[in-house]
Amino acid sequence: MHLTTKGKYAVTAILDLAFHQLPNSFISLSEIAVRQNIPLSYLEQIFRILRMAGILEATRGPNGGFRLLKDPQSLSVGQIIIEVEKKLDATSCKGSGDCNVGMACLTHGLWSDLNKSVEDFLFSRTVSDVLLSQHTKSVINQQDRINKLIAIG
Amino acid sequence: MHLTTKGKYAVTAILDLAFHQLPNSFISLSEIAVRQNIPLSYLEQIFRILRMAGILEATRGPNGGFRLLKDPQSLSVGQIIIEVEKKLDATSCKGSGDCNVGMACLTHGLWSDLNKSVEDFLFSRTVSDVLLSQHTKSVINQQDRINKLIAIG
DNA sequence: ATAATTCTTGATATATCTAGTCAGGAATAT
DNA sequence: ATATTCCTGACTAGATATATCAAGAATTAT
Repeated sequence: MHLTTKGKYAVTAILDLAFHQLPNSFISLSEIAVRQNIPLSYLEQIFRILRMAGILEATRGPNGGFRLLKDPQSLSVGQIIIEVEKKLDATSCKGSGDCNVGMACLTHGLWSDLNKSVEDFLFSRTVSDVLLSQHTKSVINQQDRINKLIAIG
Repeated sequence: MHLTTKGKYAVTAILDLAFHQLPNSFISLSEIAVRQNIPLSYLEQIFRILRMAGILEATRGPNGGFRLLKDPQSLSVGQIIIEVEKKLDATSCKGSGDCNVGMACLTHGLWSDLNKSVEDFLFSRTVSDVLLSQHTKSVINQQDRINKLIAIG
């Protein structure tokens, strides 16, 4: 199993994009990077991968940026993570089952089941699920309150 | 999330110990290391941790070795892994919840739920569960057949 | 046209961690 | 005594994560 900062950045940035994007508009990476406190250059690497995976599209120049190609209601967290993390597989034989004979790979079935459990989890949660979750709402509201206070001055 | 070779070695070695140990006997590390193809020195490090965690006890000298202190039916895979892997936690704030305000930690609830899901999985499976699983049985039988063939010559 | 903006690409750098090694010491049984 | 086995701490090579940097290409606003 492998779930690193890269995958978390990817999910966080996509959530940000889904939350802030308007129809026919693009959000610039620097905007997301500042808001989410993610290094810009690193985020460029990540979004490049997601663009090539067909999850995003981009346009260059002023008012350029990124836009989701997938519907937040059908895009799962798992789809995002699987693109940026090479291996989401806990088995040492990469799921092929050709482990050593003996007890060394008695655990194969165990890791295999664990993988399935994690994947079921991640693929069952869509971007809009996460955005609409109770915890998320409260954080957004909190942020909104802060923004309003700043706006009021 | 972090599940590495170290944790897999630990589980594999404990399974081996549980399978081979007899009442009032000790199994030497070198025996396990050879059987499971795990570097001996590395396994020493791992078993030291598990001994200090109260999962194992050891005696030195000839016929020395290790013995389980916990009942295989009550010792879960999760208990083993949590001892040898530092962090089994997918949240960046270590579960304390003091992440950045904003969407940066909107994913907190997500990783937190994922952790719970993985832990539920690992803590619900005991050493004897794994040993008695159908897949496990078939592998042991396969090994037994090979051993018999070798014995016959 | 020109300049500013934004993505694109490839190379490089740094820090951390994994996975393992090594050398020597301490306890125990024969 | 000697062989066996665990015990301990230090160390290391390689991989991986996490960026950073520099130069370029496309687009828009002026």
